Amino acid sequence: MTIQSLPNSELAVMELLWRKGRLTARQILDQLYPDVARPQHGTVQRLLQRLRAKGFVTRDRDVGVNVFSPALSREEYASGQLESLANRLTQGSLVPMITRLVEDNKLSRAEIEKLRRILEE
Amino acid sequence: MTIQSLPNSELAVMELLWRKGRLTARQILDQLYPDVARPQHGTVQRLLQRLRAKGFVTRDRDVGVNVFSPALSREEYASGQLESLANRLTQGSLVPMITRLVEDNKLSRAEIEKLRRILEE
DNA sequence: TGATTTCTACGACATCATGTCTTAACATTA
DNA sequence: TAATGTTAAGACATGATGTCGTAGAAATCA
Repeated sequence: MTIQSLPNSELAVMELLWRKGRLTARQILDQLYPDVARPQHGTVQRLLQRLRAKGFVTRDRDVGVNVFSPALSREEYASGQLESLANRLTQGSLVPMITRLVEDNKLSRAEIEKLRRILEE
Repeated sequence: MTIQSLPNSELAVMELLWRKGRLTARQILDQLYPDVARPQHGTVQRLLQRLRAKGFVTRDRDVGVNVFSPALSREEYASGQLESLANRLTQGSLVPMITRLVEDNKLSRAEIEKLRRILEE
């Protein structure tokens, strides 16, 4: 059961929720379409509904208004995507991808340092 | 200019090309749909055409028959995907994703060893 | 060389995902 | 209760995906 990949519009909502933690549909609407003439509630509701159906978002009826929260963290999502990438392309291993990035100098010295420290344990 | 993401059917063709190096449309057809009653040349041709349009595949008219080769390696594609993942989700850094994988024990001891060696340089 | 098979290119189309809008039923507030 | 805000769900345009079918060119063979 791999974590499924989200389309851009839904990811944009998750992005907000990850940043703020808990938001109402209205708050999401305001941040997502700040300068749209006639903002469409429907769109945001739909996105939230789809995210809820996919299990990425939970809601509480705190004050009567729904408050939405992410059901998984950015790191969970991101690492899940990385896993699925590795499974699809390199037999589950990160080695070929990271090797390549290092060879191509795509990783900064600082980044390499941090990674090394993580792998020390 | 990030490397774009391929749909499954096209990735299946790349998979074959990565494994074998150079193949004719017929060879791809045979491997991709070995047990289909009426094999559809058209489908494979279409996939190859789309892959060529996207710059993932080149061809030579060696013997008169087209021979197709991957225009980038599996590692190039995979690491490109990893980069774009990091850019979309974690500000271009691998640290959050890898940290998470380590914390969740998703990486084997051997895998960690190899990664560490890569990062030594 | 004419017939037959294979290859190539591309049009067509069904299906599904995505992104958005609309409307209608509810709830809340003034 | 009128007015406003919220929720849910239907609808649909657009584009991506996966597959067929066909027509012409090229190669093979009889």
